[in-house]
Amino acid sequence: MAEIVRRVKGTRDFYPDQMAIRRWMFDIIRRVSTRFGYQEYDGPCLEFIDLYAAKSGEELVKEQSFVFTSRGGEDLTLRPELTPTLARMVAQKQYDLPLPLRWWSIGPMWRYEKPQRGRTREFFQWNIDLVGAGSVAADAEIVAVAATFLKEAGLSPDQVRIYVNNRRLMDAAFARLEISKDLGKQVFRVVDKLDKLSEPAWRKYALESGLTETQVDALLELLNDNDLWQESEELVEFFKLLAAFGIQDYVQYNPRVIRGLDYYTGTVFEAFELGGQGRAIFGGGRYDNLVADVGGNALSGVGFAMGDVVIELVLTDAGVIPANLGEKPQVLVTVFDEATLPESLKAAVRLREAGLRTVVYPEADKMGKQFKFADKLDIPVAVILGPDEVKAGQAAVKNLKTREQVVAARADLVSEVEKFLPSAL
RNA sequence: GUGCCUGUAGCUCAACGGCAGAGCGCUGCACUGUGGAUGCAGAGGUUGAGGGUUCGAAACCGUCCAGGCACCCCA
Repeated sequence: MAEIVRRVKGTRDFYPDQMAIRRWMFDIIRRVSTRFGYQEYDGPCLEFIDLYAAKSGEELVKEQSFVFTSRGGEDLTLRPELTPTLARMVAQKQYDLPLPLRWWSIGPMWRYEKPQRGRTREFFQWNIDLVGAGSVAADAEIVAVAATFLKEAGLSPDQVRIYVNNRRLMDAAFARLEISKDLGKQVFRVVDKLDKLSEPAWRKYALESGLTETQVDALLELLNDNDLWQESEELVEFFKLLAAFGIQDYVQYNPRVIRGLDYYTGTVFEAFELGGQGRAIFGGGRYDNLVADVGGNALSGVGFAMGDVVIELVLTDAGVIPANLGEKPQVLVTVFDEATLPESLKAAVRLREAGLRTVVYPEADKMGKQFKFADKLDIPVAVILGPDEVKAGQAAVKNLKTREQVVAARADLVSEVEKFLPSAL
């Protein structure tokens, strides 16, 4: 086996079992997105590096992107995120598109990181955005989409929670603590660290970041104030509207959620596992200058992105991924010998015309071997067409789970097979 | 990018510096019109790669590759 060329680091093979899980997750994403009236879009996987230079964090482009020079000498990158592509697509047709836009997408992204559990170099990301609507209702709708996804995937409010905060509220609160504007971004980082460090370590980090002792004390008090949202008209309105969507159990105010990215301007939110690893599942928020950054007019939007890797781990740990996913064959038509092969093929045609997923054993072989094959593929029903059945114009239908077997007239073949099929399939 | 841990059969793992093994899985037979059980037999390895130490290395040492964990950063 040593000579098999290995997989590229950080990429994944999707064998049928894994592919079935991916398909299942993507179907939920599609269902939820389209149910809220969002339309699917996509852009190229290859982009000029310049597209990201405008907006994405320095780190994302310089350290975490797959960059290369094309044969024509162009500096290209495999897209590390979709938002800049979205911004360009909107800017290009800004006056043709009926606002607000409700767009969603799922596709591969690449980041040159060190792979470990929950993090690969090639991953899929669900992006969903409401562009051109600046209202609190728009914020609530996007969060409702996110919560509906969690619900549809089978996760309960006991297992996951979407934490919401507001950048403007926090800016105002920081101003009251007389934290200078220059320190703004750094303070966001300090807040972000709170749950990741021990309190002494966090305090040390906060002081090193330029805060005074009294500011650190006040900040800590602020970040434990779960009623802070009541000072924000926007958040009060937000939670009022959210209740109308009927998913408010999934959503909670949390002053510690702030998001690392610079471009968020209002509502920010992030979903976490409550038990287990406490993993971050997705994050998003409102941005105001998205389209302007790539040369269009200012347009406000709200959206979020979710990677497929972590959510799959969360769903697996929660035990909510159904067994027997995937469209496995339902019927095996056995092949008795060369002479009866055409009859087996004809029977298969009838079964397929009835919409049944039908496999014909590829050659005449011992019945035992053919049943064994069906067993391994978890095919529930076998059809036998030996010389006796062919002569009588019949077919034997065997339930491989119960070993029950009936002889059916050829015209009744499909209905007899369907009787043995589990309704769930 | 940094630190730590781990790489042995398809899978999960054994083997004191001294003959590379087990379970599961796989193939065949018992079983020429009926499977999962059982029994018997068989195939399958350059011990991740290439060096070094040693009479002797899967084991010890350093290098590379790959995976895991923690940082970093984030999805």
